[in-house]
Amino acid sequence: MARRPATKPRKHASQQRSRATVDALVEATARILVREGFDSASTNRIAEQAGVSVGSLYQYFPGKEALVAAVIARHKQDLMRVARGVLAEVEGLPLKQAVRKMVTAGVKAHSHDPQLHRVLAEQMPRTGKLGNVDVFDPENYALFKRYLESRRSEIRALDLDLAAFVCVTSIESLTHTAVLHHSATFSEEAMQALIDEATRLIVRYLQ
Amino acid sequence: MARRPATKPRKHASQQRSRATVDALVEATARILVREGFDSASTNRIAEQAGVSVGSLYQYFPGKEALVAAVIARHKQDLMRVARGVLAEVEGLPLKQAVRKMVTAGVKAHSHDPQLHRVLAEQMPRTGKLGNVDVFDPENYALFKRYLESRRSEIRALDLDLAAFVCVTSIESLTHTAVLHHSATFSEEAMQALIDEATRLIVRYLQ
DNA sequence: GCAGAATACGAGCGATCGCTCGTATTCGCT
DNA sequence: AGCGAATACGAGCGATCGCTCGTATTCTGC
Repeated sequence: MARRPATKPRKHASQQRSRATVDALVEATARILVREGFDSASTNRIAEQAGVSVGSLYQYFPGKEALVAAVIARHKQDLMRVARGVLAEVEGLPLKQAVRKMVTAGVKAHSHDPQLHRVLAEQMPRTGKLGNVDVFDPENYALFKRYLESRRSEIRALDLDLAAFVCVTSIESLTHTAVLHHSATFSEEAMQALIDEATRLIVRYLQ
Repeated sequence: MARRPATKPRKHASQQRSRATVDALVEATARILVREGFDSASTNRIAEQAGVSVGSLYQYFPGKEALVAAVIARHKQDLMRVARGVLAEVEGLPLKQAVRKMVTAGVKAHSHDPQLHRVLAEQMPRTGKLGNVDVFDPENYALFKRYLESRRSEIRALDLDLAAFVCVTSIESLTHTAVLHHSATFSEEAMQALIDEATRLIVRYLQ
């Protein structure tokens, strides 16, 4: 069990040059996932695309999984920023307006880098414990539940955890499916119609 | 462009012995997908598990993709059988009872071989044109739309295509997520509560 | 019973993958 | 300017993968 002398710095980067390397690697991974698919995303290919050597890649990432995990984390942060934003913006608003804004935000979130979103949602082998991508972040349920609590007077009596699950899952799947699987079938106005319907779905359910 | 003499029988099996081989291969693929994950499903591994040689495998399947596609097709047929069954059973029933049966069927469908369903839904790289698994079969929309048409007097005036999309997508995602991601959190009675909520969601939306 | 077609076999090929490690370069610091 | 640490490099190892092909076995029809 001899300590490694000075080896295995394989984690944090101190100089700014290495920060750039790390960023380039994550960005390259995302680009390749989008443009060439998961199967083509080999470590050699990623390093090449990033303009970096494989060796450098392995100085900062223990393996391919870690690269992909970094991309996922970055994308997830983007989505959660949107979610937190709309929930804050909606605070104090009556049910109908609030739900409409949330649904619209759902569409917007899925329209932001939809290609990457699609790859992450559809092509990711969730193998090896680390990979539970779930766009359904628990935080989403919590945020929505908090809003429901603040509007208890407007909704019928029900289990808020269950209600949050039903609403968040429905909104997410409707917007996800519409944007990613039927973007051809849904024109701009058709998308508005969908937003209307989704809003009605949720509001009438809660009342 | 010389015609192949007698080569490339790589398709149909005539003798019953070869039928057995094909079945064993598909079954083995499903088992390995479930028990060892997509990444471990190599052609050699599949052939071994099926008690068959790789050579035989390639006599009937052009490649790994085809094996997986066969598994998907089989599973899809199972699910569609359930869907057609419940839609027939529900014909003529009033809205509330019908929707409840459909939701219940959704739960049941996802509970049938849930491990395989999970692998197919989550681990499948939808690469190479052939792989669009989509549990959302267009037929599902059509079946549901047909029911709605037969019950037009009970529902408000709306675009039935859009309504079918909203309902089918919601029911599917709710049951899918509940069974596959929260089976721990949803006890038997909690699942009943979920069915109640989902039913209410859809019925109130349509009325 | 036998010929030929159908089926099954499995060693091993070429390609590719994830990853290592010895070496070269650049940075931070005095 | 000069030194050690940090960073970057990339040829290439070992493992594995999908798949082929020459051969062995089994079935079918006469």
